[in-house]
Amino acid sequence: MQFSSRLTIATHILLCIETFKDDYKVTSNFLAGSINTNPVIIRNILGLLSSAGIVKIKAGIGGASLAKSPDEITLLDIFKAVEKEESLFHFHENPNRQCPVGRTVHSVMDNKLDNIQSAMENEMDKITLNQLVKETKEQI
Amino acid sequence: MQFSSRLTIATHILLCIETFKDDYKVTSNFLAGSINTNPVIIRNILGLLSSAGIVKIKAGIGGASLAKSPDEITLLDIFKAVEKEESLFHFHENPNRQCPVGRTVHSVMDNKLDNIQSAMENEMDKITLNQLVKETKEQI
DNA sequence: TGAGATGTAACTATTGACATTACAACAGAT
DNA sequence: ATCTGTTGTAATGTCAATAGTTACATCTCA
Repeated sequence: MQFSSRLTIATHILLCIETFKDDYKVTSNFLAGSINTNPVIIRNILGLLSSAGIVKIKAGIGGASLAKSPDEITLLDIFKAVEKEESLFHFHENPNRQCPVGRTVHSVMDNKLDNIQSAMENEMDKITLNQLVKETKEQI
Repeated sequence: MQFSSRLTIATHILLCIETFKDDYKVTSNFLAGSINTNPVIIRNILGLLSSAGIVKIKAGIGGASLAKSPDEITLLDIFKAVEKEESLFHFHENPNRQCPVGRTVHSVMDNKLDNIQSAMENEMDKITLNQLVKETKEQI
């Protein structure tokens, strides 16, 4: 199992928006060229980022821009915008309640699984778009 | 995106093995009854756990037992046994190297993604089968 | 040798990811 | 007012993974 590439594509999109905002109109076609995929894929992900209040999109004229300051956007924000599953883990549906283990396995495991997911999300929350933009500019 | 239910099924299997080792022969049919799925699913997951050196399976006569002490088995061990993807994140394959962002996005993001995965794995590594067995016995 | 178990192959159904084509709706320029 | 470029979205196709099921060869012990 792997996460979809939506997280890395969305981050790539936001890096492009910040990097090229003064020089180009950042359209889905422009982004598709940098990411090397289909413009419809970009438009769908841009739509998710827009619903999450991360970007603004100009209908008709075209072009995307950030809806917040890049130091207010974390990888966790982006992740939640593009991955809609609330829980990282898929518990098998119907353990047998006649069995002592089947009856208790959920209550024994659930808080552990929550902690694991929280550890991942806390780490994502530490990383801001601002950092990523800064490192990108240093490398260019 | 969610992980498959193999992690929770595998953990359920190990809890059953430890809980019932003195009273029952723990076969794939027995386990399938507690987990409420098909015995072949169980046999496949038991095979993964066996390859990882976590359980021993008696061919012919039947029945599974732990290959290590339950305090030497962590959720991370179980996770790695049943989820074979090395990387949690799927990076979009071919960013455009003509574009400054496309050229740098990998080197900017890769270590962050590694840290996130490590945070998740470290949390998994804290949880031993022993703990889970203990809590299960308390709840029964 | 028979009974019960495991290991696997084969097949199906369902779902999600990703890609692509097509087109209606929109905004600004001429 | 029309044209151009863009967004939003529906429809379709391909591919891979998950989960379930049947079937059967193989193994071990009684």
